[in-house]
Amino acid sequence: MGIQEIAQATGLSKATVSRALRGLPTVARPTIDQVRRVADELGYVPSSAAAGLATGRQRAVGVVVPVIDRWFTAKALGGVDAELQAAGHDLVLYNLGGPGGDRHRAFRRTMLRQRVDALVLLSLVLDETERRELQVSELPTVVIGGPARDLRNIGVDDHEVAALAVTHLVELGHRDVAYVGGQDEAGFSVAVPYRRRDGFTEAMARAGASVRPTWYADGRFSFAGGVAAGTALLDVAARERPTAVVCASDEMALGVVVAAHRLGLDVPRDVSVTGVDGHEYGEVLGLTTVAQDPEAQGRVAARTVVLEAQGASPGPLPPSAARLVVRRTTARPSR
Amino acid sequence: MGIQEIAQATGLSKATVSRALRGLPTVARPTIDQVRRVADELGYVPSSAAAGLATGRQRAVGVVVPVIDRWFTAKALGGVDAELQAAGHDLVLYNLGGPGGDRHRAFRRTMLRQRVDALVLLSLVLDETERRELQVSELPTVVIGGPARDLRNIGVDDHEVAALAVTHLVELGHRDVAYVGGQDEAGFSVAVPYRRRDGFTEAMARAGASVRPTWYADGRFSFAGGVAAGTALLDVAARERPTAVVCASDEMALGVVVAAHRLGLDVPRDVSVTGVDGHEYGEVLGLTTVAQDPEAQGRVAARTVVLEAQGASPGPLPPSAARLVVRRTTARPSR
DNA sequence: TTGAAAGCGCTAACAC
DNA sequence: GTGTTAGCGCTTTCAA
Repeated sequence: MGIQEIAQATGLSKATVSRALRGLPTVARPTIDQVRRVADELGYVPSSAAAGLATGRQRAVGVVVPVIDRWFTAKALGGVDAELQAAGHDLVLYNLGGPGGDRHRAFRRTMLRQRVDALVLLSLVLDETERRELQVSELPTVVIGGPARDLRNIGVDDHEVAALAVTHLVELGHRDVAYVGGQDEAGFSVAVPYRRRDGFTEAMARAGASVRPTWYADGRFSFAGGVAAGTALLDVAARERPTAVVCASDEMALGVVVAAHRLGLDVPRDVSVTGVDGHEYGEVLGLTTVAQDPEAQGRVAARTVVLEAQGASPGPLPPSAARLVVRRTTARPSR
Repeated sequence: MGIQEIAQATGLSKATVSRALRGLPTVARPTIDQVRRVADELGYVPSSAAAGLATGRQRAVGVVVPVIDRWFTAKALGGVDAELQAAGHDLVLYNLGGPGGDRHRAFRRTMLRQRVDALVLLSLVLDETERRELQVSELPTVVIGGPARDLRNIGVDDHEVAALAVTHLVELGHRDVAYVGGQDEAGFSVAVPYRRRDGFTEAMARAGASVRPTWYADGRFSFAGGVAAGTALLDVAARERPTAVVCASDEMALGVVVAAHRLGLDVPRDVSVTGVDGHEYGEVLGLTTVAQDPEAQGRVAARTVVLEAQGASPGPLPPSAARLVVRRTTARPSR
């Protein structure tokens, strides 16, 4: 059952068994082999609780997500998981969304119960209380996607992301460009949408093109929201219609494309559409987008916090790349 | 720092503090309040490792998923999480997919390290080794989606799911119906696709309609796969073309719809399409589908294993409902 | 290279 | 209602 039984079976001491199981170099090779064999025969299962109690390290990291069923969340989670697996750590998932959605609960220090050695936060916006709890916990923390004051952050440059799309469209000759962004209904960082919108506005200004106030639409970062926003933007007289729509996510962009089709408009002839992310659906449907790699971001975040939890102090995080992927939803404007 | 400090600060014993913190009824009300207040002031954080060691229960359940970025996975995970939150348990995520994807690793008893009190398995097919490890671990286990021998299972009746779609189409007058199913590339249960396909075949037979062997296509349970399968099925002379396509998932069905459009076919005039799931995209796009509720399945699974871990023996699991949702991708055949 | 012994922070009898 | 006393199963000095 425990290390004790193995000690008895082998005639060794608990201490040596413990060392052998962990493969410490101070143990004779044959001893290690013997211990491991016996452990296997006995069906030994180490107790993470006991090890955790003794060492103070749980070999687990917590991942806090605002919602679970979003493309970005799932991809980033995959990256974090891959890295944690490699490091031999477990992943404890804290989902703030969901019914009841008691956000604060997740951050109360009693909730963490010292179950994890570090934290990865997914594109969350933290309030004062949450920030304080994190501070107190003293857990190594990295935020993915969306800058958070006082916390290490990894993600694409959201200003640049929007600017890349605008530059592409302007080069094609577009001047009348609309924007679909908006707040995610469920707790995504406020920062991301705002920064992308600002990046859009500034890039447009740089190009000497003005944006009508009515050409900023709210797509709620969802497909359905994109359809609604697209319809609002495009269901107007041709001369009132933008020739291109920049969307802050692929899902919204796909919604805008659908809206265009429903209105009998051709994409990209009547209207160009761009997204952000690199969603698989967009690839199949030929959506021009500014692609990012949330999985890579997740991996970097996980690696960083694990190292930190082990006492290392990893240097500054590398910026995440975003690159324009031109496909079939953008073209020169027809007027 | 620990319970000890609180004991000192209050002049109580460790035992009483422990009881007060847990709100046991044997403690005087004022004592409870005092202890909690002091704990708060001291910034006390309970140690799950210590509690786990002492009680043998970790207040955590493991969720094993084959892949993380699938609609079903994310939804079910959300349901499991909601229930675990309510029960005050943590969720430890084990992802079998991902790079390296060392499936076995996840099941080796050493991996579980006694970190969880129970397991929820998401639509996995287990091999002999894995099954044995589970048996040995003696952890309460429930499998969601896809029957697994010797394990409690929750999910829709996959036979019925396909039959519902067929019945609907046959009632509309369809006789020439194709099927898009296939294996998920990444470890989904083999059982689900097979059972749905069999349900389809049997329902067709019951209706007195035969299915051409070439009308079974592999959509790999993905959107891109659906496009490919749809193209293969529909890019033929009109008389060789099925008048309807039953798909084993909404994502594949959406792919088939896209394929049809690309071939200049109108849905549902030229071809009817049905899916399975209840994906949000399908709702927006008017996809007729057999909807299921993975979130509810997740909740039931979580509740069941938690109860079992607490010593209760919950009765048999209620079957999960699947219901036909008729929208705009199905109609009478035009020939 | 191995052993003995002292905890890690909490819970659970068992007394009082 | 509260206190005392053993552990839970491991790791880690310190010796040998």
